[in-house]
Amino acid sequence: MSRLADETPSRASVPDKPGLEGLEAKWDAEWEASGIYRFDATRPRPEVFSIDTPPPTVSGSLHVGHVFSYTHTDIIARYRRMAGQAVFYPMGWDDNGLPTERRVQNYYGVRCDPSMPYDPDFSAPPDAGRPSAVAKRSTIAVSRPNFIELCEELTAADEKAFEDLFRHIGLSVDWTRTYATIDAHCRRVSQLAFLENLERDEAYQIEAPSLWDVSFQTAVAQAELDDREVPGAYHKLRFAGTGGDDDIWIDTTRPELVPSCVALVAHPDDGRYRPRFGSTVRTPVFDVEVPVLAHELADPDKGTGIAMICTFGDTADVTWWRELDLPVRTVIGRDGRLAAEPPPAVESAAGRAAYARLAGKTAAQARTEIATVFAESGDIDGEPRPITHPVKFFEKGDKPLEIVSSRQWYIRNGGRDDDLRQALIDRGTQMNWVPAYMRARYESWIAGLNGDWLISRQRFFGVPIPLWYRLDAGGSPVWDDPIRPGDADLPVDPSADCPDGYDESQRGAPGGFIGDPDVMDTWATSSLTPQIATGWRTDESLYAATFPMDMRPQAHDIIRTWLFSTVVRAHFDADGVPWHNCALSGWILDPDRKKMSKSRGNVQVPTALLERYGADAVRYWAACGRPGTDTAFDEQQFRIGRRLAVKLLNASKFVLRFDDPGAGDITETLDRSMLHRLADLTGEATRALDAFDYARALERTESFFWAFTDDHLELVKARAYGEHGAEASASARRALRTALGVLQKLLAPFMPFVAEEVWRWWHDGSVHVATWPDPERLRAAAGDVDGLPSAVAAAVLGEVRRSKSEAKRPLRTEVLQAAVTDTPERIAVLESVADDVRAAGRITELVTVGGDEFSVACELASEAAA
RNA sequence: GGGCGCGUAGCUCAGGCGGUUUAGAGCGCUUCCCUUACAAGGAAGAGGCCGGGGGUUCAAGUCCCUCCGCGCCCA
Repeated sequence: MSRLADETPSRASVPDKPGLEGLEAKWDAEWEASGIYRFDATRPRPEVFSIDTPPPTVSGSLHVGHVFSYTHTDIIARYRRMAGQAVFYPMGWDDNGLPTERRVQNYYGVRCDPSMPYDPDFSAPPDAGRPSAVAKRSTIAVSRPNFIELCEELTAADEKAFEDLFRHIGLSVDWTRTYATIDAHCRRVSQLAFLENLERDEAYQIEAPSLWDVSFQTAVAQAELDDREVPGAYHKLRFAGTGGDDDIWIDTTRPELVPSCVALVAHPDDGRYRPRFGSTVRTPVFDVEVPVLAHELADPDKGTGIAMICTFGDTADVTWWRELDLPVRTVIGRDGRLAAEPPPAVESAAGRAAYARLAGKTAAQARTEIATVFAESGDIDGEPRPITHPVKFFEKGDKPLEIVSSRQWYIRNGGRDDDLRQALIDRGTQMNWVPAYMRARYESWIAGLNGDWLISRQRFFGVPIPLWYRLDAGGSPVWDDPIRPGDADLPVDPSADCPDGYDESQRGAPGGFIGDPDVMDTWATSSLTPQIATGWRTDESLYAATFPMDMRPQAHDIIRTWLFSTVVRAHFDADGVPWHNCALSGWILDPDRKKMSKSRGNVQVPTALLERYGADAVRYWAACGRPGTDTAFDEQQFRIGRRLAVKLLNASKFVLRFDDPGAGDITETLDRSMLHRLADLTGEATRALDAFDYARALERTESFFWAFTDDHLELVKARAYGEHGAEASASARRALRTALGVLQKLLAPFMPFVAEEVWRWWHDGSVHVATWPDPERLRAAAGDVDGLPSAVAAAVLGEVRRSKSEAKRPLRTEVLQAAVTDTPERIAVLESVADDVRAAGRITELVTVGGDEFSVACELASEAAA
């Protein structure tokens, strides 16, 4: 397996009937045994190429989308390895967070009750995994630690399935370096990084309005928002003028929030309302006096041009509330229902009576009820007018988000600090983006941020916030002086572990402590994949050798989440970028150009495709998808890939069946010309791969390879068999072996299994650690011959074939005379390869005519003679 | 509404710093061929006002403007 082994072929043992079947299992086992993909940690930083592999969500199902983007990365990894770098290519599993929680709840029929103590004797229910049985009984409440054990049990099985798939498609991952985002190492890194953010004041806790999903009962971040068009209705409501002023009518889609109204707002330039700024009105029915204010965010074209500000109906309310310094009058609770009591500002008996009709109802129920209330009081003008409008949802949720005030943890991300915002935008310019235009998405996301990154989640299966709070004598938490664990104690679970100096009996007791009940957002851990993978704070030499990482491959839809949040963490921790290159991949679309996803029911399962076409063919299809470009699923491409793999088997068999002529000169013009063109190809493929443009490298290599087999092999076949003497034959065979070796290497990153198979017919070591071909060496072998002779010979041969094809005669038909018309320069070139052209075309007499336009006139032997 | 990307052969896409004559490839289609690597193959052919319009230029698929259509991201 020495790096020079590939230069000295030791044998050529070619099977009679080469095939693709079984290559995946055979070579995967061999690669595993020989360890060729293990990272060599002794190599210095400049010789290392480190990859921040996306940890797939293992609770999702496998589909071809996984094969697609991971293949792109593997092609780059294999190229870099052959180019001499030590490739650091770990794999991670993202098993942390909501998707796993939901899967575990359904699979085992359990629910997490964080107030329960850990039960060391707990074991999984016997009916786990049988949905019909689980559905018949009630769910079993389990403690958070027990729940997490179930999560780990189930994800271990899921991870096995993913590893099997990734091995099957030949990812050259170093499987000894695998992590899972919920494992102890990741929890430790995640908690340590958070504590360091806290020490540097990059993380903070505050009671503030935050986006809240009422189904999942958790806060969510701006990056997890989806706007959806949903039906609603404008209710035109009367706000009574005070001091003799006219009434003001407003349009609102959320009349149930009138009890939480704190002001009306119109655009400062709006002449209709300018005279009213500074005055007050009284809310309908609830009869609370609120000011009329001006703010530029108010849209004069929406409804009546003046809006009510409630605490809180949407994010605009939050902005107005903050910037106009307004009070809070909360009515919607964390369960999405209206609170039992109205806000204190609602004082009148009529107002309180009306509120009682809403208390405890969901927002939607209250909306219907209050329309009745206002109709009875005469404060609504006509019927509600149906509209459709964009409403914010949690991307995984199915009920509109509410905004509730709660105590949450945030990490600064520039959302409220222009210097930090600019610094993070600048980080984007310090990285190479593939394709380049993707950086615009990064920049526009940062530019549009309107708050810091909310990282606390009121969920269970996640990395806990590693803090405790003292309880004062009255049993109230002291929020602003949390107790943090020592670094050596990490990871901790504050719901189960005790802070230093306390014992478990003091949990929840006055003068004692409580653990922070929250976990961190999944992204708060996955934003640290570079640190997790490279040994940050655990293996400083590995960290020095691999960070900043060379490449972050990921899909373009998570630039705002994964990519951005990773930049934020590296900016704070390392004062730099996390990687040098961001390679964005597209999506898989179904044949109707819809995104492939489980919910659409249009996913293609990769196992059947791998079975039918083989891993190399599936990789071929993936490699045809250009960086950043969505690619339609096209089964036809698999067939083409398979055909290419078969062709490589057959061409290799053909070339290697000739005796090895041994070292020596390549003397014939056609051979040298072919090598010159091969040198050009190698240079172009190398440049493309250096620029992460695997698709171009494949396209050019594939195109050359087909021309090589269709034209060059035909042109030199007779000579290689010895029809023109021993020396000419040796030249042909040497050039063929040289070219074959180069082509096998160039195809190896794309089709690792078949390339390895054909390489091993004549080499001891693996093609995947062979030296990437050098264009200059090929050019040197070509000497002073350029690509023209090869091109001219192929062109004449093509014309001869056309003559036979148009005459509907077999290609083996003799050509009595072929008369080639061409420019004198090309005629001279043709003379230098005339023997090969005559042999390949079965031309008895080749005559040449000087002229301007290239043409070939063929006189075929009569049919009787054939 | 703003930003980004994309409209080239029936289909999937190259070409995109202006100048290879007549715009490419693969698939599909048609015709032919079992040729001592390959019939899981090979050879050839037909098929395009390069989304519409305007402009810059000696020259535009390529640059500029505009409109139309599609997709994504963000409001």
